Amino acid sequence: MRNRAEVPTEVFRKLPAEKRERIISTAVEEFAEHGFHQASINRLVKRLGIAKGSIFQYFTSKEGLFQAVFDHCVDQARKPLREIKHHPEGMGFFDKIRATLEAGIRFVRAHPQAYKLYLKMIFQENFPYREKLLSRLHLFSADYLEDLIRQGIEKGEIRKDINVPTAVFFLDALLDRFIQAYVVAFWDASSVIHQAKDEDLKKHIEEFVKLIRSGLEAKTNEHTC
Amino acid sequence: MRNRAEVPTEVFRKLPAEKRERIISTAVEEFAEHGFHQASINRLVKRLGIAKGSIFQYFTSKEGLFQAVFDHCVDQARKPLREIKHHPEGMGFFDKIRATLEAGIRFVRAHPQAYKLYLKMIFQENFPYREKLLSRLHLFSADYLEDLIRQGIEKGEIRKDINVPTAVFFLDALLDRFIQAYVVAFWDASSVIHQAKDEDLKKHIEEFVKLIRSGLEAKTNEHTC
DNA sequence: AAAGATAATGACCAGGTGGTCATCAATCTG
DNA sequence: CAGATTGATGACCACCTGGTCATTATCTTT
Repeated sequence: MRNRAEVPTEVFRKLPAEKRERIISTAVEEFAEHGFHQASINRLVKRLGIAKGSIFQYFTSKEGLFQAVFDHCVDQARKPLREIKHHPEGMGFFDKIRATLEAGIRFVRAHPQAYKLYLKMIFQENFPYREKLLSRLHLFSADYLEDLIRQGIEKGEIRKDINVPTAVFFLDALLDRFIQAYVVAFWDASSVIHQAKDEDLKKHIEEFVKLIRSGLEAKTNEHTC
Repeated sequence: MRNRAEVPTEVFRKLPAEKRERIISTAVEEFAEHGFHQASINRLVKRLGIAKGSIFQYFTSKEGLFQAVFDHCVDQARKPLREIKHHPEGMGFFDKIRATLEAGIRFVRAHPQAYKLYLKMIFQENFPYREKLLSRLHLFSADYLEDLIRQGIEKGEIRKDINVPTAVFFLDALLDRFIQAYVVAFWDASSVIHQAKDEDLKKHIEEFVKLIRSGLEAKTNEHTC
Protein backbone atom coordinates (compact mmCIF):
# COMPACT_ATOMS: atom_id res chain seq x y z
CA MET A 1 0.00 0.00 0.00
CA ARG A 2 2.70 2.38 1.09
CA ASN A 3 4.76 3.51 -1.89
CA ARG A 4 2.13 2.26 -4.23
CA ALA A 5 2.61 5.33 -6.41
CA GLU A 6 6.30 4.44 -6.72
CA VAL A 7 5.82 0.89 -7.82
CA PRO A 8 5.45 1.46 -11.51
CA THR A 9 8.33 3.85 -12.11
CA GLU A 10 7.81 7.31 -13.55
CA VAL A 11 9.45 6.00 -16.69
CA PHE A 12 6.65 3.49 -17.04
CA ARG A 13 3.94 6.05 -16.40
CA LYS A 14 5.33 8.25 -19.14
CA LEU A 15 5.01 5.43 -21.66
CA PRO A 16 2.29 5.59 -24.33
CA ALA A 17 -0.89 4.03 -22.96
CA GLU A 18 -0.88 1.42 -25.69
CA LYS A 19 2.53 0.07 -24.75
CA ARG A 20 1.71 0.23 -21.04
CA GLU A 21 -1.38 -1.88 -21.55
CA ARG A 22 0.42 -4.38 -23.72
CA ILE A 23 3.10 -4.84 -21.09
CA ILE A 24 0.65 -5.23 -18.20
CA SER A 25 -1.68 -7.59 -20.00
CA THR A 26 1.17 -9.77 -21.23
CA ALA A 27 2.53 -9.86 -17.68
CA VAL A 28 -0.91 -10.86 -16.38
CA GLU A 29 -0.83 -13.77 -18.80
CA GLU A 30 2.63 -14.80 -17.69
CA PHE A 31 1.73 -14.79 -14.00
CA ALA A 32 -1.66 -16.40 -14.58
CA GLU A 33 -0.08 -19.19 -16.56
CA HIS A 34 2.94 -19.90 -14.40
CA GLY A 35 2.29 -18.48 -10.95
CA PHE A 36 4.72 -16.10 -9.32
CA HIS A 37 7.98 -18.00 -9.00
CA GLN A 38 7.66 -19.97 -12.23
CA ALA A 39 6.89 -16.82 -14.15
CA SER A 40 9.98 -15.76 -16.09
CA ILE A 41 11.06 -12.22 -16.85
CA ASN A 42 13.21 -13.53 -19.68
CA ARG A 43 10.22 -15.20 -21.30
CA LEU A 44 8.11 -12.10 -20.73
CA VAL A 45 10.54 -9.72 -22.43
CA LYS A 46 10.95 -12.17 -25.29
CA ARG A 47 7.18 -12.24 -25.78
CA LEU A 48 7.08 -8.45 -25.60
CA GLY A 49 10.07 -7.96 -27.85
CA ILE A 50 11.74 -5.51 -25.47
CA ALA A 51 15.00 -5.65 -23.51
CA LYS A 52 15.12 -7.15 -20.05
CA GLY A 53 16.66 -3.99 -18.64
CA SER A 54 13.57 -2.04 -19.65
CA ILE A 55 11.33 -4.08 -17.37
CA PHE A 56 13.53 -3.13 -14.44
CA GLN A 57 13.36 0.48 -15.49
CA TYR A 58 9.57 0.27 -15.47
CA PHE A 59 9.25 -1.73 -12.25
CA THR A 60 11.75 -1.92 -9.44
CA SER A 61 11.68 -5.72 -9.28
CA LYS A 62 9.74 -8.81 -10.23
CA GLU A 63 7.69 -8.26 -7.12
CA GLY A 64 7.00 -4.68 -8.17
CA LEU A 65 5.84 -5.89 -11.57
CA PHE A 66 3.57 -8.36 -9.90
CA GLN A 67 2.11 -5.70 -7.65
CA ALA A 68 1.27 -3.59 -10.69
CA VAL A 69 -0.29 -6.61 -12.38
CA PHE A 70 -2.24 -7.40 -9.26
CA ASP A 71 -3.50 -3.83 -8.79
CA HIS A 72 -4.56 -3.83 -12.42
CA CYS A 73 -6.67 -6.94 -11.86
CA VAL A 74 -8.22 -5.55 -8.70
CA ASP A 75 -9.20 -2.42 -10.61
CA GLN A 76 -10.83 -4.58 -13.24
CA ALA A 77 -12.79 -6.38 -10.54
CA ARG A 78 -14.01 -3.26 -8.77
CA LYS A 79 -16.74 -2.21 -11.15
CA PRO A 80 -18.65 -5.51 -11.22
CA LEU A 81 -18.36 -5.79 -7.44
CA ARG A 82 -19.96 -2.41 -6.90
CA GLU A 83 -22.56 -3.21 -9.48
CA ILE A 84 -23.51 -6.32 -7.52
CA LYS A 85 -23.53 -4.60 -4.15
CA HIS A 86 -25.99 -1.98 -5.35
CA HIS A 87 -28.62 -4.31 -6.68
CA PRO A 88 -32.05 -2.73 -6.86
CA GLU A 89 -33.79 -2.84 -3.51
CA GLY A 90 -36.88 -4.51 -4.89
CA MET A 91 -35.07 -7.76 -5.74
CA GLY A 92 -35.79 -10.81 -3.64
CA PHE A 93 -33.00 -12.78 -1.97
CA PHE A 94 -32.84 -15.59 -4.49
CA ASP A 95 -32.98 -13.16 -7.38
CA LYS A 96 -29.95 -11.44 -5.92
CA ILE A 97 -28.14 -14.76 -5.69
CA ARG A 98 -28.95 -15.40 -9.31
CA ALA A 99 -27.75 -11.93 -10.27
CA THR A 100 -24.53 -12.48 -8.35
CA LEU A 101 -23.84 -15.68 -10.24
CA GLU A 102 -24.53 -13.97 -13.54
CA ALA A 103 -22.27 -11.04 -12.71
CA GLY A 104 -19.54 -13.45 -11.67
CA ILE A 105 -19.75 -15.29 -14.97
CA ARG A 106 -19.72 -12.02 -16.84
CA PHE A 107 -16.56 -11.00 -15.06
CA VAL A 108 -14.58 -14.18 -15.69
CA ARG A 109 -15.67 -14.06 -19.30
CA ALA A 110 -14.35 -10.54 -19.66
CA HIS A 111 -11.16 -11.12 -17.67
CA PRO A 112 -10.30 -14.82 -17.67
CA GLN A 113 -6.60 -14.17 -17.02
CA ALA A 114 -7.31 -12.05 -13.97
CA TYR A 115 -9.46 -14.81 -12.55
CA LYS A 116 -6.88 -17.46 -13.32
CA LEU A 117 -4.35 -15.38 -11.47
CA TYR A 118 -6.66 -15.27 -8.49
CA LEU A 119 -6.99 -19.05 -8.53
CA LYS A 120 -3.24 -19.47 -8.71
CA MET A 121 -2.75 -17.19 -5.76
CA ILE A 122 -5.12 -19.13 -3.59
CA PHE A 123 -3.09 -22.29 -3.23
CA GLN A 124 0.40 -20.97 -3.80
CA GLU A 125 1.24 -19.99 -0.27
CA ASN A 126 4.43 -18.11 -0.97
CA PHE A 127 2.78 -15.63 -3.31
CA PRO A 128 3.45 -12.03 -2.36
CA TYR A 129 0.51 -9.92 -1.22
CA ARG A 130 -1.54 -12.97 -0.53
CA GLU A 131 -2.81 -11.56 2.75
CA LYS A 132 -3.74 -8.27 1.13
CA LEU A 133 -5.71 -10.00 -1.60
CA LEU A 134 -7.51 -12.29 0.76
CA SER A 135 -8.49 -9.58 3.19
CA ARG A 136 -9.89 -7.55 0.30
CA LEU A 137 -11.89 -10.48 -0.97
CA HIS A 138 -13.20 -11.42 2.46
CA LEU A 139 -14.41 -7.91 2.86
CA PHE A 140 -16.49 -8.48 -0.21
CA SER A 141 -17.76 -12.01 -0.18
CA ALA A 142 -18.39 -12.72 3.50
CA ASP A 143 -19.78 -9.35 4.49
CA TYR A 144 -21.85 -9.10 1.35
CA LEU A 145 -23.38 -12.52 1.81
CA GLU A 146 -24.04 -11.94 5.49
CA ASP A 147 -25.87 -8.72 4.68
CA LEU A 148 -27.89 -10.51 2.07
CA ILE A 149 -28.82 -13.32 4.42
CA ARG A 150 -29.81 -11.05 7.29
CA GLN A 151 -31.98 -9.02 4.96
CA GLY A 152 -33.53 -12.22 3.67
CA ILE A 153 -34.33 -13.32 7.20
CA GLU A 154 -35.92 -9.99 8.04
CA LYS A 155 -38.05 -10.10 4.94
CA GLY A 156 -39.15 -13.63 5.81
CA GLU A 157 -37.60 -15.15 2.71
CA ILE A 158 -35.14 -17.26 4.69
CA ARG A 159 -35.78 -19.58 7.62
CA LYS A 160 -35.26 -17.84 10.92
CA ASP A 161 -33.73 -20.88 12.62
CA ILE A 162 -30.73 -20.79 10.30
CA ASN A 163 -27.16 -20.48 11.56
CA VAL A 164 -25.91 -17.38 9.77
CA PRO A 165 -22.15 -18.13 9.65
CA THR A 166 -22.88 -21.62 8.35
CA ALA A 167 -25.17 -20.18 5.72
CA VAL A 168 -22.51 -17.67 4.71
CA PHE A 169 -20.04 -20.48 4.29
CA PHE A 170 -22.62 -22.54 2.42
CA LEU A 171 -23.34 -19.77 -0.08
CA ASP A 172 -19.73 -18.71 -0.45
CA ALA A 173 -18.71 -22.26 -1.28
CA LEU A 174 -21.46 -22.68 -3.86
CA LEU A 175 -21.09 -19.36 -5.62
CA ASP A 176 -17.31 -19.52 -5.73
CA ARG A 177 -17.31 -23.06 -6.97
CA PHE A 178 -19.86 -22.35 -9.65
CA ILE A 179 -17.64 -19.65 -11.11
CA GLN A 180 -14.59 -21.87 -10.81
CA ALA A 181 -16.36 -24.66 -12.64
CA TYR A 182 -17.04 -22.28 -15.49
CA VAL A 183 -13.32 -21.57 -15.84
CA VAL A 184 -11.60 -24.75 -14.65
CA ALA A 185 -12.89 -27.80 -16.45
CA PHE A 186 -12.21 -30.46 -13.88
CA TRP A 187 -14.04 -28.78 -11.02
CA ASP A 188 -17.09 -29.52 -13.08
CA ALA A 189 -17.40 -33.23 -12.55
CA SER A 190 -20.43 -33.59 -14.78
CA SER A 191 -19.13 -31.21 -17.47
CA VAL A 192 -22.27 -29.13 -17.69
CA ILE A 193 -21.11 -25.75 -16.48
CA HIS A 194 -17.63 -25.42 -17.91
CA GLN A 195 -17.66 -22.86 -20.74
CA ALA A 196 -21.37 -23.41 -21.25
CA LYS A 197 -23.28 -21.28 -23.74
CA ASP A 198 -25.61 -18.59 -22.48
CA GLU A 199 -28.79 -20.63 -22.79
CA ASP A 200 -27.51 -23.73 -21.02
CA LEU A 201 -25.88 -21.59 -18.39
CA LYS A 202 -29.16 -19.86 -17.58
CA LYS A 203 -30.79 -23.24 -17.07
CA HIS A 204 -28.03 -24.43 -14.78
CA ILE A 205 -28.12 -21.24 -12.77
CA GLU A 206 -31.83 -21.76 -12.39
CA GLU A 207 -31.41 -25.35 -11.22
CA PHE A 208 -28.61 -24.30 -8.93
CA VAL A 209 -30.59 -21.55 -7.26
CA LYS A 210 -33.47 -23.99 -6.83
CA LEU A 211 -31.16 -26.30 -4.88
CA ILE A 212 -29.93 -23.44 -2.73
CA ARG A 213 -33.52 -22.49 -2.11
CA SER A 214 -35.06 -25.83 -1.28
CA GLY A 215 -32.27 -28.33 -0.76
CA LEU A 216 -32.35 -31.93 -1.84
CA GLU A 217 -34.95 -33.47 0.39
CA ALA A 218 -38.23 -34.68 -0.96
CA LYS A 219 -41.13 -32.57 0.23
CA THR A 220 -43.36 -34.45 2.67
CA ASN A 221 -46.06 -31.81 2.66
CA GLU A 222 -48.55 -34.21 1.13
CA HIS A 223 -48.56 -36.26 4.29
CA THR A 224 -49.12 -33.32 6.62
CA CYS A 225 -51.87 -31.68 4.63
CA MET B 1 1.53 -46.20 -14.93
CA ARG B 2 3.84 -48.11 -17.21
CA ASN B 3 7.21 -48.63 -15.56
CA ARG B 4 5.69 -47.90 -12.21
CA ALA B 5 7.69 -50.76 -10.70
CA GLU B 6 10.88 -49.12 -11.96
CA VAL B 7 10.23 -45.71 -10.52
CA PRO B 8 11.63 -46.22 -7.09
CA THR B 9 14.90 -47.95 -7.98
CA GLU B 10 15.77 -51.39 -6.67
CA VAL B 11 18.34 -49.66 -4.52
CA PHE B 12 15.55 -47.77 -2.81
CA ARG B 13 13.41 -50.84 -2.32
CA LYS B 14 16.30 -52.63 -0.60
CA LEU B 15 16.58 -49.81 1.95
CA PRO B 16 15.45 -50.46 5.53
CA ALA B 17 11.75 -49.62 5.81
CA GLU B 18 12.46 -46.96 8.40
CA LYS B 19 14.73 -44.97 6.12
CA ARG B 20 12.41 -45.43 3.18
CA GLU B 21 9.51 -43.99 5.13
CA ARG B 22 11.57 -41.09 6.42
CA ILE B 23 12.61 -40.19 2.89
CA ILE B 24 9.11 -40.40 1.44
CA SER B 25 7.42 -38.51 4.24
CA THR B 26 10.03 -35.76 4.19
CA ALA B 27 9.60 -35.52 0.44
CA VAL B 28 5.83 -35.28 0.87
CA GLU B 29 6.41 -32.33 3.16
CA GLU B 30 8.73 -30.65 0.70
CA PHE B 31 6.29 -30.98 -2.20
CA ALA B 32 3.28 -30.08 -0.07
CA GLU B 33 5.00 -26.94 1.16
CA HIS B 34 6.53 -25.71 -2.08
CA GLY B 35 4.69 -27.36 -4.94
CA PHE B 36 6.56 -29.26 -7.63
CA HIS B 37 8.86 -26.75 -9.25
CA GLN B 38 9.66 -24.75 -6.14
CA ALA B 39 10.46 -27.92 -4.23
CA SER B 40 14.23 -28.27 -3.96
CA ILE B 41 16.21 -31.49 -3.99
CA ASN B 42 19.11 -29.66 -2.34
CA ARG B 43 16.89 -28.61 0.54
CA LEU B 44 15.42 -32.09 0.79
CA VAL B 45 18.75 -33.86 1.09
CA LYS B 46 19.90 -31.27 3.61
CA ARG B 47 16.83 -31.95 5.72
CA LEU B 48 17.40 -35.69 5.39
CA GLY B 49 21.12 -35.49 6.04
CA ILE B 50 22.00 -37.62 3.01
CA ALA B 51 23.95 -36.90 -0.17
CA LYS B 52 22.20 -35.53 -3.23
CA GLY B 53 23.56 -38.35 -5.35
CA SER B 54 21.68 -40.85 -3.21
CA ILE B 55 18.30 -39.40 -4.12
CA PHE B 56 19.10 -39.97 -7.78
CA GLN B 57 20.14 -43.51 -7.00
CA TYR B 58 16.77 -44.07 -5.32
CA PHE B 59 14.66 -42.29 -7.92
CA THR B 60 15.54 -41.68 -11.53
CA SER B 61 14.64 -37.99 -11.42
CA LYS B 62 12.76 -35.32 -9.52
CA GLU B 63 9.70 -36.39 -11.42
CA GLY B 64 10.27 -39.99 -10.38
CA LEU B 65 10.55 -38.95 -6.76
CA PHE B 66 7.33 -37.04 -7.08
CA GLN B 67 5.59 -40.02 -8.59
CA ALA B 68 6.64 -42.15 -5.64
CA VAL B 69 5.42 -39.46 -3.26
CA PHE B 70 2.16 -39.21 -5.12
CA ASP B 71 1.56 -42.95 -5.18
CA HIS B 72 2.26 -43.04 -1.46
CA CYS B 73 -0.44 -40.44 -0.84
CA VAL B 74 -2.94 -42.22 -3.05
CA ASP B 75 -2.33 -45.41 -1.09
CA GLN B 76 -3.00 -43.53 2.12
CA ALA B 77 -6.26 -42.26 0.69
CA ARG B 78 -7.48 -45.65 -0.51
CA LYS B 79 -8.56 -47.14 2.77
CA PRO B 80 -10.88 -44.32 3.86
CA LEU B 81 -12.36 -44.14 0.37
CA ARG B 82 -13.30 -47.79 0.42
CA GLU B 83 -14.60 -47.43 3.92
CA ILE B 84 -16.91 -44.67 2.74
CA LYS B 85 -18.09 -46.50 -0.35
CA HIS B 86 -19.18 -49.49 1.69
CA HIS B 87 -21.36 -47.70 4.15
CA PRO B 88 -23.97 -49.91 5.77
CA GLU B 89 -26.99 -50.34 3.54
CA GLY B 90 -29.41 -49.27 6.20
CA MET B 91 -28.15 -45.69 6.33
CA GLY B 92 -30.31 -42.95 4.90
CA PHE B 93 -29.01 -40.55 2.27
CA PHE B 94 -28.32 -37.65 4.57
CA ASP B 95 -26.68 -39.92 7.13
CA LYS B 96 -24.33 -41.04 4.40
CA ILE B 97 -23.52 -37.44 3.55
CA ARG B 98 -22.76 -36.81 7.19
CA ALA B 99 -20.58 -39.91 7.36
CA THR B 100 -18.73 -38.81 4.23
CA LEU B 101 -17.93 -35.45 5.77
CA GLU B 102 -16.73 -37.11 8.96
CA ALA B 103 -14.53 -39.56 7.08
CA GLY B 104 -13.08 -36.69 5.06
CA ILE B 105 -12.18 -34.78 8.20
CA ARG B 106 -10.66 -37.89 9.72
CA PHE B 107 -8.48 -38.32 6.64
CA VAL B 108 -7.11 -34.80 6.50
CA ARG B 109 -6.44 -34.97 10.22
CA ALA B 110 -4.44 -38.15 9.77
CA HIS B 111 -2.63 -37.03 6.61
CA PRO B 112 -2.60 -33.24 6.42
CA GLN B 113 0.46 -33.15 4.16
CA ALA B 114 -1.09 -35.48 1.63
CA TYR B 115 -4.15 -33.27 1.46
CA LYS B 116 -2.07 -30.11 1.16
CA LEU B 117 -0.26 -31.71 -1.73
CA TYR B 118 -3.58 -32.40 -3.40
CA LEU B 119 -4.60 -28.77 -2.99
CA LYS B 120 -1.31 -27.61 -4.48
CA MET B 121 -1.74 -29.86 -7.47
CA ILE B 122 -5.16 -28.52 -8.28
CA PHE B 123 -4.15 -25.05 -9.37
CA GLN B 124 -0.60 -25.64 -10.52
CA GLU B 125 -1.23 -26.56 -14.09
CA ASN B 126 2.24 -27.75 -14.95
CA PHE B 127 2.30 -30.37 -12.23
CA PRO B 128 3.17 -33.80 -13.56
CA TYR B 129 0.53 -36.51 -13.34
CA ARG B 130 -2.19 -33.98 -12.90
CA GLU B 131 -4.47 -35.77 -15.33
CA LYS B 132 -3.89 -39.10 -13.65
CA LEU B 133 -4.75 -37.71 -10.24
CA LEU B 134 -7.83 -35.93 -11.45
CA SER B 135 -9.22 -38.89 -13.31
CA ARG B 136 -8.76 -41.03 -10.22
CA LEU B 137 -10.53 -38.52 -8.05
CA HIS B 138 -13.38 -38.05 -10.49
CA LEU B 139 -13.90 -41.74 -10.48
CA PHE B 140 -14.47 -41.46 -6.79
CA SER B 141 -16.31 -38.28 -6.11
CA ALA B 142 -18.64 -37.88 -9.07
CA ASP B 143 -19.59 -41.51 -9.52
CA TYR B 144 -19.97 -42.03 -5.82
CA LEU B 145 -22.21 -39.02 -5.39
CA GLU B 146 -24.28 -39.89 -8.42
CA ASP B 147 -24.88 -43.38 -7.04
CA LEU B 148 -25.86 -41.92 -3.73
CA ILE B 149 -28.28 -39.46 -5.27
CA ARG B 150 -29.95 -42.02 -7.52
CA GLN B 151 -30.41 -44.35 -4.57
CA GLY B 152 -31.83 -41.46 -2.59
CA ILE B 153 -34.31 -40.70 -5.33
CA GLU B 154 -35.41 -44.34 -5.55
CA LYS B 155 -35.93 -44.51 -1.81
CA GLY B 156 -37.99 -41.31 -1.96
CA GLU B 157 -35.57 -39.36 0.22
CA ILE B 158 -34.72 -36.90 -2.54
CA ARG B 159 -37.04 -34.90 -4.77
CA LYS B 160 -37.69 -36.67 -8.06
CA ASP B 161 -37.71 -33.45 -10.09
CA ILE B 162 -34.06 -32.81 -9.33
CA ASN B 163 -31.42 -32.45 -12.05
CA VAL B 164 -28.92 -35.15 -11.15
CA PRO B 165 -25.73 -33.64 -12.66
CA THR B 166 -26.49 -30.32 -11.00
CA ALA B 167 -27.05 -32.08 -7.70
CA VAL B 168 -23.76 -33.95 -8.10
CA PHE B 169 -21.99 -30.68 -8.68
CA PHE B 170 -23.83 -29.10 -5.76
CA LEU B 171 -22.80 -31.84 -3.34
CA ASP B 172 -19.27 -32.13 -4.65
CA ALA B 173 -18.74 -28.40 -4.18
CA LEU B 174 -20.07 -28.43 -0.64
CA LEU B 175 -18.29 -31.52 0.62
CA ASP B 176 -14.98 -30.59 -0.94
CA ARG B 177 -15.15 -27.05 0.33
CA PHE B 178 -16.05 -28.16 3.84
CA ILE B 179 -12.92 -30.27 4.03
CA GLN B 180 -10.84 -27.48 2.52
CA ALA B 181 -12.14 -25.05 5.10
CA TYR B 182 -10.99 -27.38 7.84
CA VAL B 183 -7.44 -27.30 6.48
CA VAL B 184 -7.10 -23.90 4.81
CA ALA B 185 -8.05 -21.09 7.16
CA PHE B 186 -9.13 -18.46 4.68
CA TRP B 187 -11.68 -20.56 2.87
CA ASP B 188 -13.56 -20.39 6.12
CA ALA B 189 -14.74 -16.79 6.03
CA SER B 190 -16.48 -16.99 9.38
CA SER B 191 -13.71 -19.01 11.05
CA VAL B 192 -15.97 -21.64 12.48
CA ILE B 193 -14.82 -24.77 10.70
CA HIS B 194 -11.08 -24.33 10.42
CA GLN B 195 -9.35 -26.69 12.83
CA ALA B 196 -12.48 -26.90 14.96
CA LYS B 197 -12.63 -29.26 17.91
CA ASP B 198 -14.69 -32.41 17.67
CA GLU B 199 -17.75 -31.05 19.46
CA ASP B 200 -18.03 -27.84 17.45
CA LEU B 201 -17.32 -29.72 14.28
CA LYS B 202 -20.20 -32.11 14.91
CA LYS B 203 -22.53 -29.16 15.33
CA HIS B 204 -21.36 -27.54 12.12
CA ILE B 205 -21.67 -30.76 10.20
CA GLU B 206 -25.21 -31.03 11.51
CA GLU B 207 -26.08 -27.48 10.46
CA PHE B 208 -24.43 -28.04 7.13
CA VAL B 209 -26.34 -31.22 6.37
CA LYS B 210 -29.53 -29.44 7.38
CA LEU B 211 -28.85 -26.81 4.72
CA ILE B 212 -28.14 -29.45 2.10
CA ARG B 213 -31.37 -31.14 3.08
CA SER B 214 -33.74 -28.22 3.18
CA GLY B 215 -32.05 -25.23 1.59
CA LEU B 216 -32.36 -21.67 2.77
CA GLU B 217 -35.94 -20.79 1.97
CA ALA B 218 -38.47 -20.20 4.70
CA LYS B 219 -41.11 -22.90 4.82
CA THR B 220 -44.50 -21.59 3.77
CA ASN B 221 -46.37 -24.68 4.90
CA GLU B 222 -48.28 -22.70 7.54
CA HIS B 223 -50.10 -20.83 4.84
CA THR B 224 -51.07 -23.86 2.80
CA CYS B 225 -52.28 -25.95 5.69
C1' DA C 1 22.57 21.47 -36.06
C1' DA C 2 24.70 20.91 -31.52
C1' DA C 3 24.30 19.76 -26.85
C1' DG C 4 22.13 17.71 -23.26
C1' DA C 5 18.81 14.70 -21.19
C1' DT C 6 16.37 10.59 -21.15
C1' DA C 7 15.33 5.96 -22.31
C1' DA C 8 16.45 1.28 -24.48
C1' DT C 9 19.66 -2.29 -24.60
C1' DG C 10 21.90 -6.86 -23.75
C1' DA C 11 26.33 -8.66 -22.02
C1' DC C 12 27.26 -9.78 -17.57
C1' DC C 13 26.84 -11.27 -12.52
C1' DA C 14 26.00 -14.15 -8.44
C1' DG C 15 23.15 -17.63 -6.97
C1' DG C 16 20.28 -21.59 -7.40
C1' DT C 17 18.53 -25.66 -10.14
C1' DG C 18 18.25 -30.78 -11.51
C1' DG C 19 21.38 -34.10 -12.64
C1' DT C 20 26.15 -36.77 -13.20
C1' DC C 21 29.98 -39.55 -12.03
C1' DA C 22 34.64 -40.55 -10.44
C1' DT C 23 35.96 -41.72 -5.97
C1' DC C 24 35.64 -43.69 -1.69
C1' DA C 25 33.64 -46.83 2.10
C1' DA C 26 31.46 -50.91 3.49
C1' DT C 27 29.79 -55.20 3.10
C1' DC C 28 29.85 -59.78 1.16
C1' DT C 29 32.26 -63.88 -0.82
C1' DG C 30 35.77 -67.40 -1.40
C1' DC D 1 42.62 -62.11 4.77
C1' DA D 2 42.11 -60.63 -0.32
C1' DG D 3 39.11 -59.56 -3.89
C1' DA D 4 34.95 -58.17 -5.68
C1' DT D 5 30.56 -55.92 -5.53
C1' DT D 6 27.49 -52.61 -4.00
C1' DG D 7 26.04 -48.21 -2.17
C1' DA D 8 27.09 -43.38 -0.39
C1' DT D 9 29.20 -39.20 -1.48
C1' DG D 10 29.80 -34.28 -2.95
C1' DA D 11 32.50 -31.71 -6.32
C1' DC D 12 31.15 -30.56 -10.66
C1' DC D 13 28.23 -29.46 -14.98
C1' DA D 14 25.14 -26.92 -18.01
C1' DC D 15 21.38 -24.18 -17.60
C1' DC D 16 18.27 -20.78 -15.96
C1' DT D 17 16.97 -17.17 -12.68
C1' DG D 18 16.30 -12.07 -11.10
C1' DG D 19 18.89 -8.10 -11.34
C1' DT D 20 22.77 -4.56 -12.87
C1' DC D 21 24.95 -1.06 -15.56
C1' DA D 22 28.05 0.78 -19.03
C1' DT D 23 27.05 1.69 -23.61
C1' DT D 24 24.18 3.10 -27.29
C1' DA D 25 20.25 5.23 -29.38
C1' DT D 26 16.52 8.42 -29.35
C1' DC D 27 14.26 12.58 -28.25
C1' DT D 28 14.24 17.64 -26.48
C1' DT D 29 15.84 21.99 -26.11
C1' DT D 30 18.50 25.66 -27.44
